[in-house]
Amino acid sequence: DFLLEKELLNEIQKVGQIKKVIKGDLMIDLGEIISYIPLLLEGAIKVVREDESGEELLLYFVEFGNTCAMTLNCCLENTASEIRAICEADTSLIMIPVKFMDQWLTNYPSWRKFIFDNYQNRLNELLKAIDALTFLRLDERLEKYLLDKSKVAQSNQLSITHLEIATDLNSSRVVISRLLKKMEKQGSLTLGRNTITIKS
Amino acid sequence: DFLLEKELLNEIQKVGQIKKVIKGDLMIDLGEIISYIPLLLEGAIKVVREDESGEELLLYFVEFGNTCAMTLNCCLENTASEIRAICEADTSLIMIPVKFMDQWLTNYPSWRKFIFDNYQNRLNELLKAIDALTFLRLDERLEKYLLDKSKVAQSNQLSITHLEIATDLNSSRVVISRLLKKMEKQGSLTLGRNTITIKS
DNA sequence: TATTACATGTAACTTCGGTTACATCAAATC
DNA sequence: GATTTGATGTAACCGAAGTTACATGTAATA
Repeated sequence: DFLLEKELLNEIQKVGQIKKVIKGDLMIDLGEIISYIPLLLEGAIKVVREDESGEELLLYFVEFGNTCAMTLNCCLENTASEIRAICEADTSLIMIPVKFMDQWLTNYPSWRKFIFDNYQNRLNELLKAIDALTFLRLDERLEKYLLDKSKVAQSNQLSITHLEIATDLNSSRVVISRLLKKMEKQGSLTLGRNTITIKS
Repeated sequence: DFLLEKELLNEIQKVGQIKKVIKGDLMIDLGEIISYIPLLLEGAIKVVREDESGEELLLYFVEFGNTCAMTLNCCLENTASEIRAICEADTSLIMIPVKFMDQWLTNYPSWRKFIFDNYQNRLNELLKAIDALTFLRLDERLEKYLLDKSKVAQSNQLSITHLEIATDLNSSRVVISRLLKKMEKQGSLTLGRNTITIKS
C-alpha cells in the first residue's frame, strides 16, 4: 500500500472510480486537459514525448503505487498535457477528481508525502532519460531499454518488433535490427519473429 | 512578487536569510544534502548534470521568482542532490529552513501554488532539455543555447569561450568552433576573443 | 491458394559529430 | 621584452548512426 492514513483511504474509496485499461490503449494524449488524478493499482503505463513532426521518444514507465506527476501538474494548473500515456500492460487504476487534491494536501500529511515522492520519482526518471540520451551510445540505450521493458513485462521474453523499439528510442528500424543482430551474435539474446528473448 | 499572502511574506522575512553569491560560485554540488530552500530574488543559476566520468550537461537556468524543484525534493526527502548549481550572474536569494516547508504547505494556499508552479516549471525545463537532445542537431542546440544565455545575461554580447560552450552542451571545443565559424559566415553572429555577439 | 501486409536481414552510402594534431594569436606573468 | 598559458582556426581522419534499396520470410486474409 502507499502508507496512507485510514481516513484518506476511505475517502479515496468513496470518491475514486476504478478504471481498467488494456494493453495498447491510449490513456492521455498530447494537448489533453485532465481533470482526474490516476493512481496505479496494477499494470504499467508508458509515457512518451512527441515533437511537432511526429517523432517520438519513450520517457519512462509508471508502475504500481505511482501516479504520473506530469498529469498531476496538468490537473493542478489546468494546462494541456505535455506527454502521451499509453497502457503498457493490462492496468487498473483509481481516478480521483482533481478538486480533492488541494484539500487532501491540507488535511493529510501522508497525501503530501505521496505527492512529493511522486514528483521526486518523476524528476529522477526524467534525469535518467537525459543521462541516457547524453552519455550513452545507442547500443547501450537499447540494452537498457530491453531490461526496463522486461522488468515491466515481468518476463525476459518480449513480444515486440524492431520497429516498435526504433520508435521508442527515436531511432530507425534498420539501425535497431543491426544492433540486435550484433547482440544476438554476442550471445546476450535470441531473436525471433515478434519476440526477443533476453538471456539471464 | 510571487503573489504570496501578506502573513506568509512576513514569515519569510522572519525566518529567511538573505544570501548573495557572485558569478561562478558553486552553490550546490552533486551528492550534497540540502536543508534550506533557496528563493531567487535576482540573478540566475545554472543547473548542470554530470555523469560518473565527469562529463557535463547544462540542464537549465533558474531565474527570478523561482526555486529549484530538484533542491526542493532533496530537502523534503533528505536525499543527496542529483545536480550541481552554479551561479550564472550575481545573485541574491532568500534561504528558508526546510522545517517551514511542510507547515506552510498546510497553512498557505499561495505557498502550495508557488511550490507546484515550480515543479511544473522544472518538469517543463527538463522536457525541453530532452526535446533538444532528442530532436535537434548540435547546430540547433547551439543556437538555442546562445539565445538562452543571452536572455539570462540580458545582453546579446556574451563573455564566453568555445570551451565553456562545449562543456555545457557536452560536446567538444573543435566542433563548437567549427559550428560557430559557420554561423559567423552566415552572418548570425560575430566572434571575438572571449566574446560572441549575437546579431539582432 | 493467391495476395497483401508486416517483419526481418543486409549491403552500400552519407552525414554528423568527435578526435588528433598543429598553427596562430592574445593576454598574463616572469 | 621573453615566456607561458589559454583561446581560436583548420585540416585530416574516424566511427556511430541514419538512409535507401532490396531480398526474404511469415502471417493474415481475400
